[in-house]
Amino acid sequence: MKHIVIVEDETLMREELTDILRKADYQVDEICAFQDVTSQILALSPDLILLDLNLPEVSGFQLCREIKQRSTIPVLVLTSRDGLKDELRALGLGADEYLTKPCRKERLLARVSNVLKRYEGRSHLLEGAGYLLDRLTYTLYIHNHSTVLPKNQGKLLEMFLLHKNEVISKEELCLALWGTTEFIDENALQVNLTRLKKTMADLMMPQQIQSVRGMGYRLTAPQDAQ
Amino acid sequence: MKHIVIVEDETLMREELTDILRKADYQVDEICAFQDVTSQILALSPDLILLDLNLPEVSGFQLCREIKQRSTIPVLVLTSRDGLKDELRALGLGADEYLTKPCRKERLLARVSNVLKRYEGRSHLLEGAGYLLDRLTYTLYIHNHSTVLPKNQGKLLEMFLLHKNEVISKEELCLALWGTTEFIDENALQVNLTRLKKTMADLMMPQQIQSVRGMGYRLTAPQDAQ
DNA sequence: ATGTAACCTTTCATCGTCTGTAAGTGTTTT
DNA sequence: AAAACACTTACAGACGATGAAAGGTTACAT
Repeated sequence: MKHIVIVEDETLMREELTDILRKADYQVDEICAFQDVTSQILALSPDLILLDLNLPEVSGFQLCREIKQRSTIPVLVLTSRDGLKDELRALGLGADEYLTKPCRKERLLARVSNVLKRYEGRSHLLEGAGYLLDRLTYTLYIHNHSTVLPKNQGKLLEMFLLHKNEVISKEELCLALWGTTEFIDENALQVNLTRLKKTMADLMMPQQIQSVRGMGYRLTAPQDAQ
Repeated sequence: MKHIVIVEDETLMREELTDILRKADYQVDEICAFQDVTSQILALSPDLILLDLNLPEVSGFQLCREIKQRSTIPVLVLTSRDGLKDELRALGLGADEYLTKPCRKERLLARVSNVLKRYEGRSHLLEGAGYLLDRLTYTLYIHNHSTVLPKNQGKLLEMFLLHKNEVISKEELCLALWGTTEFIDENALQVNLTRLKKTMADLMMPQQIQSVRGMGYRLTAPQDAQ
């Protein structure tokens, strides 16, 4: 059963949407507190987000951008603003669909299921700066190309993408690679890191893995334009 | 430069669309003869298809279904029919986007680039019955899972997907596997076919590879519902 | 400047997976 | 029943990924 989160401040509208979607057999959660919405959403990790643009406290556009930067969850923007400018802006920020209220039930459901179908099978994809990583096979998609990373390099990159901008200790990385904290082989880790860096350089990916002396390693995400 | 094919019978409208898209730096081709449109399109293998629903001789819906069955090229339906029913039907048939005429230039361009972005990096994907195959890495996507096929099994499945429902001779398969017609090793081919079948069975893919005695092999595509 | 600890790189042997060979078993057709 | 074709399984060689080892480089304190 697919899981949808609704971000909408008008209670009436929100309840109607929830009702429609529940009847269509979706699991629905509502966001009612509008601080730190993105974190709330990520914690729920739904299959789709229904986003209103007119929110108190936060800009819907800003929210859309944040969500897209921190996840690959599809966003369907549903708003009463029917200006072309808003539509273009939302799409430019990475929104997957733009519908104007009022909106027929059938159209909404069709678009929702359309967006969900698009993302089918992409749930194992992690997003990096201009590339995607399949967590199951460690297939890396970049530009118009794809390669399969060796298991260890894949696991390392996976760890980095799951903790963008955080420092990850060697212990954690070893745990991810070999499933144990005992007998940690710092050298083997080092070799695998070197290999990952070389692979990324060969693929012309922006070199982003930094060592933080005495602490561990960090993947720094460059702010993308747009 | 992205390549777009326009399927539209009204000359004036067609030329206007072509003009808009060319100015936006797309390579554009027009379909003017409405027999065997799908084959014409496949021969051009564009990055996107702009499809009008009101065509002489052929039903736009039928066309949309055909294209989607025989390729993974995205389809943007652009039509003067503004009924909800048509929209739902088109989306149900796999259309990626539905816009009604008249349509502002900016909206059209935004949606076109939106659809193209969605498909970015998917150009190497071949579609099978309920699964996708990445031609570069031989990563197989099925249900909510993915695996990397060994090279030979990947090449074989690739050949079958490129020639659905056709009988492929052993010579052709050997050529695809080893790049030569000399010293054809029918046994090695046989072993690799067995392995592919076993892999597909393990993944619960519908078993579809049939041998045609004395001729070769064939992948039979089951008609999907919908 | 110098020493030390932390970090990085390269080379090489080992291991596991993919592959073709070979031998043997089924199945269809005449 | 025999021949031709199709399929399966076991095994050994080849190849790529991995970790051990040794040596080089960088950062920091004194």
